[in-house]
Amino acid sequence: MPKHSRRSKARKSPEIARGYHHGNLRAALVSAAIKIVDKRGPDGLTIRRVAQQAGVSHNAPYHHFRDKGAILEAATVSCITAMIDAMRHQQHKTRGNSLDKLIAMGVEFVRFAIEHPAEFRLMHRPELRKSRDGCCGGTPTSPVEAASANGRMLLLETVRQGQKAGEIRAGDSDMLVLAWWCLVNGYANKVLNFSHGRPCDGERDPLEIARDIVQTLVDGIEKK
Amino acid sequence: MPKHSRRSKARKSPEIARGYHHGNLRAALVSAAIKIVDKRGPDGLTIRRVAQQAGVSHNAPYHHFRDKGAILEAATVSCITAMIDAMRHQQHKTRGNSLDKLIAMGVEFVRFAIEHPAEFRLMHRPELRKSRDGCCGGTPTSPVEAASANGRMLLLETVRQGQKAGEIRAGDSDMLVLAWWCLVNGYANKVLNFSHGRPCDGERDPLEIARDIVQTLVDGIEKK
DNA sequence: CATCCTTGTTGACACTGTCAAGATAGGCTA
DNA sequence: TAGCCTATCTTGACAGTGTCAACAAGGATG
Repeated sequence: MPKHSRRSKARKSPEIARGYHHGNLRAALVSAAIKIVDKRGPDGLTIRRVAQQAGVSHNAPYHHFRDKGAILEAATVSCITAMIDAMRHQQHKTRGNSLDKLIAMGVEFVRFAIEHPAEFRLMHRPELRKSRDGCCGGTPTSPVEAASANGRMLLLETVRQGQKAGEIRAGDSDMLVLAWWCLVNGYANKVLNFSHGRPCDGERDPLEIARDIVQTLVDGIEKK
Repeated sequence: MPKHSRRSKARKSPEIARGYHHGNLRAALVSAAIKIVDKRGPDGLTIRRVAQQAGVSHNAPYHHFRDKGAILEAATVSCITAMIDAMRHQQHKTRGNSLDKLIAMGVEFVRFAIEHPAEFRLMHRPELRKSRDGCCGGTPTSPVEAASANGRMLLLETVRQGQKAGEIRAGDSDMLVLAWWCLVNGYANKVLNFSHGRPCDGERDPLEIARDIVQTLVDGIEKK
């Protein structure tokens, strides 16, 4: 019995749409995974649910991903990339000097975390970064680290432009990027994990607080 | 058949050692949980393993904890308390002004995270903070939040002392504590999750980097 | 003593990740 | 065209999981 008479969309279209039975399952699985993570949290994601959401049997994913971790990894890379794109957009959009850009990017970081909490938490699953060798400085080996490195580059570029323009104090730009990242990421974590979405400070807008916090750092790195 | 002829240690000793069959299982389960988390990570913790490690049947824990999350919660509270104690010790030990104390406490925070990575990660499981109402400012409702609040108080106290002594710029002390926490916690996360225990910056000691990063913040809050 | 309630046990259930083996179908050589 | 190959997907099975229900043990209390 031909149980799976999948909709025959774009069967022989000249478009990329290759793939055998499904169209391309791999992408469908990744987006299903993100959808599930958004709705039920990272722990609510099961291979079987992903498969069901994509309309395939519970074992189909194993032909595209080594194991559950590999699905999570692919979903994470997708989320990180989306976040970096959003920050890059802010970087371009913001008028003003490099310090203004750093603040805007920090706010965007926090906004993304608040709007996509489950996806943001996905980025912090340490089990996704198992690659044996290679550190931040070296060549990243896991896809997740590779994606993260893009974000770091974006920031580094901004800081160095600021240093060249005399807006940011000279010195170790890596350190400044690290401090920015720690602060912003730390705040996003705080908002998400410790306050049920509300900031510590009563009724103030978390994004406003994020701006103030980054400003505090900027006060420390600004060239006087 | 009396299968469980537990060692009869302190059966009728006048010490606290109350409890019915086991001695006191609750504490044994918590410490077993921490041991397992340390060895196999948070995801390696299963109720059945905890029970086995404590030498009881797979369902015994349910008489002390509502569900798996409750065990994790208790273990987390224990870890948070230990970390705060370590920071408090640094606060007292450090000679120098409040800025020095803040730096020392930040380094201690990172040291704890590096030395107890699994326990540290435990503190960031959002599913442990389910309490319905109550924010940082209000009365914390979950045990984990209550424990965290102690750490916040410790920092707040340090910052306010510094402000009173004219070492730290006046203003919103809550905000400064928040910035400190975000930065330090963000860095600890970075070291643990993104670099396999090694800092971004080549071969430098993570604790040294932690010191520099907090110093960057301190530069921003110091009263000039 | 008998009784109760806390603590612990065994047994069962649905659900999980993953392995193994079979089915399907497009692309290949002949 | 026929027939095989291989990637893809399915069904079936297994051990391990969290949790519920029912039962047993044994201090506490009368």
